Amino acid sequence: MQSRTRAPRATGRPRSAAADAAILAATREALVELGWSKLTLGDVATRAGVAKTTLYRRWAGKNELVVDAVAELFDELRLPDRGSLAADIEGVVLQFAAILARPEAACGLMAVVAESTRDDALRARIRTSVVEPQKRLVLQGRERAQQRGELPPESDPAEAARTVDLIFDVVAGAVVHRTLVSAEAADEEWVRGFTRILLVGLTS
Amino acid sequence: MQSRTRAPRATGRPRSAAADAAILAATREALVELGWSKLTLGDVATRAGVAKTTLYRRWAGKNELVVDAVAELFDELRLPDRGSLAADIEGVVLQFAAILARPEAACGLMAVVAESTRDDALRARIRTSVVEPQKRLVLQGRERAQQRGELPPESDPAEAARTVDLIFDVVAGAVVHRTLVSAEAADEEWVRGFTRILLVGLTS
Amino acid sequence: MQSRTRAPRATGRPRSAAADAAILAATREALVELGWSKLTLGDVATRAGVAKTTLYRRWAGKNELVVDAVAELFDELRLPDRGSLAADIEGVVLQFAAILARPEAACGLMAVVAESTRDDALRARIRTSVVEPQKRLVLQGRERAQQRGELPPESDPAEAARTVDLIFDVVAGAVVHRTLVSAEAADEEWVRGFTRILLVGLTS
Amino acid sequence: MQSRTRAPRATGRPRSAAADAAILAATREALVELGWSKLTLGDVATRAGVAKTTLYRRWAGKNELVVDAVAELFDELRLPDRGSLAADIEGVVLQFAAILARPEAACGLMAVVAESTRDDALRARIRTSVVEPQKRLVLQGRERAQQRGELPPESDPAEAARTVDLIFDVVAGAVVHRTLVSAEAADEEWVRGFTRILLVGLTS
DNA sequence: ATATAAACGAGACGGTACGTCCCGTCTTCCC
DNA sequence: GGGAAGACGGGACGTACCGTCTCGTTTATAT
Repeated sequence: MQSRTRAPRATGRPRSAAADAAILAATREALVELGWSKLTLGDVATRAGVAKTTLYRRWAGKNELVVDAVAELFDELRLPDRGSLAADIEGVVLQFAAILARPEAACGLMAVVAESTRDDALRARIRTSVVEPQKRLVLQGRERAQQRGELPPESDPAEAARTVDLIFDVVAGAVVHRTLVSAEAADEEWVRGFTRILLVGLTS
Repeated sequence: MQSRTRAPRATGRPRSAAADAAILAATREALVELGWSKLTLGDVATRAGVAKTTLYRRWAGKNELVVDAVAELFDELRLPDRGSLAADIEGVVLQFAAILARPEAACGLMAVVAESTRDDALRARIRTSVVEPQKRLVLQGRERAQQRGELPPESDPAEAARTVDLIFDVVAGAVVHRTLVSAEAADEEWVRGFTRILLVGLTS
Repeated sequence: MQSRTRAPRATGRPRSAAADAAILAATREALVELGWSKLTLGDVATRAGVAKTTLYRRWAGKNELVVDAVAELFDELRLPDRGSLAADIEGVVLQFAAILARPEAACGLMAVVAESTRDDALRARIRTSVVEPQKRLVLQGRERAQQRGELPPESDPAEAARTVDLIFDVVAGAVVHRTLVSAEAADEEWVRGFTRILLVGLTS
Repeated sequence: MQSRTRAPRATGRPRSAAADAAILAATREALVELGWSKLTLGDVATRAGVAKTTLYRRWAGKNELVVDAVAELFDELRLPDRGSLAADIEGVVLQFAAILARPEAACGLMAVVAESTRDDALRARIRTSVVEPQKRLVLQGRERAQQRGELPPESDPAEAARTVDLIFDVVAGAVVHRTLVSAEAADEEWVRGFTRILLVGLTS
């Protein structure tokens, strides 16, 4: 999740592993209490029981830190096996909605996406750390549906990849918009309606 | 678009109408050049040739100012009459994508949405100023499709309203996600694929 | 004493005159309590009941601030009329020693002199604000002694100027060294001995 | 010069003697280039090719380090034998002025003196390491003048000691003030004038 | 020769102050 | 009374060093 790969240095005091975890946890805590714009790195450092310099030694700024803090939240997504493609989709969409209902996820994610409109490196980091890893869910779902015979095996791999991306944009986009812009809960009823449209569109 | 209602005062120098326009234009210009996080109200005031006090007299802060500045961008959306529901949808989605491709729209909109996750008044303002007015497009599209006989007249008004909201979330969400998160253009090909799924799902 | 001359601006809020005085007083207070090296501008600002920015708007840094704060201390030096040149000198030297015995004068003055060894602009500022104004004491003393007939009128003006500088260096240097390096009080006895040597050397 | 006394340990790696010299030399080099206030111990350690911990193991801080670094500079002072007391004094004063003209001596010495106004231990260290050892010059000079018959043998030892201190304060103070405050070279002409006054005062 | 123990380099650590930037408010003068 | 100008109190920024610490490594002596 954390893309900072550092060759383990041969010499000098090694970095505290505990500090990383404490900082990310403190970041999420601060996001909940203060939101993005009132979150300060000094405050995060204090909450984590860490010096500001330690924080800056590991993350370049607020954006990078929050990406990592938020990314961990989405790692808990799992594709449930509920017996049918529709039910599986509903299950994972509900999980996604549940995560987005958490304030640290919502405000952290939207803030870094907003920032990324002017920062290509940040956008790449978001995709690498947050978005791309979750496409596994779409792939798993399709595979399982194919095994069940609900979907035919794909014939054109390129077309299949495009479809994965399309589905992902539609699902993620719709849930985010419903939750954060329309400010209505993506509850079971809504998810059912949404899934029906999506699935009909895909299987016809 | 601007919710600041001020009773026309009987006495004293009236507020310059030109200043409002200059400030909003300067805000969009600054958004393009600097992005949300580096945009400062002092800079906007300078660009607009206006004192900082004048700006604060009219807007409560950065959020409100940017909402107003961005809202104007979406007012130019029009539902084209291209002969079929599918073509109409494609047309308006392409328009929407074109607006979102402008940096001031993308970064301004996402930033205020991000802020609104912690500020209900701001979210309400966004919905009132930016989102709700555009639902007219969905309504117009459905009406026109019904006149053409492409869609049946709705039987249940409540269900119909829910569908409008669902469509809006799916369309707006998918385009935003495609453009800003996946960072790929919502071009004609993509819009065609997206519209097909949406329409099949809706009409089946 | 304060060399910051600023053309009175036609527009905008004028600078607070009270702030200047409060800052200089706070600086002296902090010098007494903390000394030069532990004196921080943030702390001075707090003591003065002033924002750090206000302080930085008026002084470029710690050095300049302390020069101004210390300079005021030496303005209270007066040449007493005690009836003879020797007594006059003793009187003013004792006054000088008394000021140097104050910790804010000693540590502030020495610190800026130390800094000035690497900063010509600062040295010039010290001379203009602190040192040169006090040469008036030597001039007054000589004039008065000439009126009394204790000293002959000077024949060579250039030589006379050189002598003023020499006397100043000897007096100021000796008192400073006695007080701060040897760390012994420049008391009446010491001043008497010192004045005797100086005066014999000058009048012979 | 270095007051750090450490009991010779029976075992373990002994401290590098070369490191001490390298550190003091690096300190003087850094004083020349950066001056006191911008000199950092980390930088000195780097210049000396030594770890910061090694430096801290031997000196308590910047003050102590610079005292030792500067003290070495004044050890090279020698009382020349130029045939007369006046000439001897002129010679040694010129030497002293030459050392003070070196930036590392001037800025290092003044800085620690400034610090010592708030730190009695530091002042004691300065006197022990830098000042007192040089009083030998005054003693030697008097002794030699007495042998030449230029000065009478002292009658009152206490009075004689007081005179040594007075002379030392006057000489050191005047040269320092001339060089660092008045910022004029203590050249041969000035030294001649100064010595004349001093000597007349002393011998009359 | 080998174990012991201190010195060493490297660099991360908690911490403090820096000087800057911007905030949102205020005070002044001008129209 | 509106508006331009700009000073004000305040808060966070990201950086630079501080002096301490924790590593792994090196280097003398004591066994």
